[in-house]
Amino acid sequence: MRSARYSCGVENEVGHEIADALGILLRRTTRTQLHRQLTEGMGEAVDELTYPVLSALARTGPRSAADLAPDVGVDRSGVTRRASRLEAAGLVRREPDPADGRAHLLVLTEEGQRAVAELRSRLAAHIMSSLSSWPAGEAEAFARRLRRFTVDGPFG
Amino acid sequence: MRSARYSCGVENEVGHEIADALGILLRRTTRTQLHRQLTEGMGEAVDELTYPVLSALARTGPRSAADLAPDVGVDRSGVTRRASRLEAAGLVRREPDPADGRAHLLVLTEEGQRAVAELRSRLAAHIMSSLSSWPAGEAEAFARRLRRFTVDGPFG
DNA sequence: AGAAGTGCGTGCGCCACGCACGCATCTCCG
DNA sequence: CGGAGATGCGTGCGTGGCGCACGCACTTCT
Repeated sequence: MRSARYSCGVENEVGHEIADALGILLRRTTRTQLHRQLTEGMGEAVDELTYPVLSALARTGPRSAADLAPDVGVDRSGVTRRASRLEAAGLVRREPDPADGRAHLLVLTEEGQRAVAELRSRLAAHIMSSLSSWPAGEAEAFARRLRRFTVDGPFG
Repeated sequence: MRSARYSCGVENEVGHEIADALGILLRRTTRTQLHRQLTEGMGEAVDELTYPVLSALARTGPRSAADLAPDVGVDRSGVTRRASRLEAAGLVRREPDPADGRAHLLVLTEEGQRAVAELRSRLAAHIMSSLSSWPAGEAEAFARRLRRFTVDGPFG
């Protein structure tokens, strides 16, 4: 419309499209009240800040705070603080690392595992319900591509 | 066991996969230093906070701060402050709304348009280079699905 | 053993946020 | 036509999370 937005070849256009879509998704998901809606009745400790900690712990098993800091995307201190809130709520437990007396490992409690499983299910259901209009098999293909993108993509 | 619609089966697994992938992407993109790298030499005003304002303005044309606040994902005051930084840097200009004397419209300056175009190109190139190993046509298909997801998905 | 290195949690200053207020302007109705 | 309520904007204030850097505990190397 205004200028020739895609002045060069097709590859660049694809990149632009992906970049724009990611930008939109990031903005929509970061600050929306969807988090509040999905975490309804799961205790005050579970929110958009603490969930990445729970999720990473569930995915990779017990790890130290510093170890999963780059995964969560904040400083070690940030992980410590978030984990402290989760610990106070009984969702996470601190254990001394048997292999290294200095290290503390963060482990999900029984209740923490339940919480993250429940939240994942809610989110999955929410996503699938909004994709109900897609033809059969499209969602699977998209999921596969998306997961692949998290590995191959610019953020892997 | 819990609620209903996709209690088990393949659909739920797909939803989980999408949910996890989104979570990973969000975390990786929000706080990484990729932003710094991509905004190299574009002035201090362009960062991960102000870019959504620039991007939204480029997508939809001149709008008021309050109007694009939900799009950016923060309060009106937040948009005002971010826009002020961009205005001080000469990337955004405030114009009185001809239709409403109370309203001020945010418009991209010449330099602002250049900045957002440049940044989009850099990001697109970065994405495509990391996807160079994908078979031909896969990236296009993924881009189409992803864009569709921004509309149909749970955040549309 | 003593010294250096590593891992953790915490105090401090900073920055962005949301809320609420004040001012300017528009709109509606008497 | 004029005044009252509604609407839109920007800004001060309190809150909260963040990164940095420090101190302490423990390990490892010489």
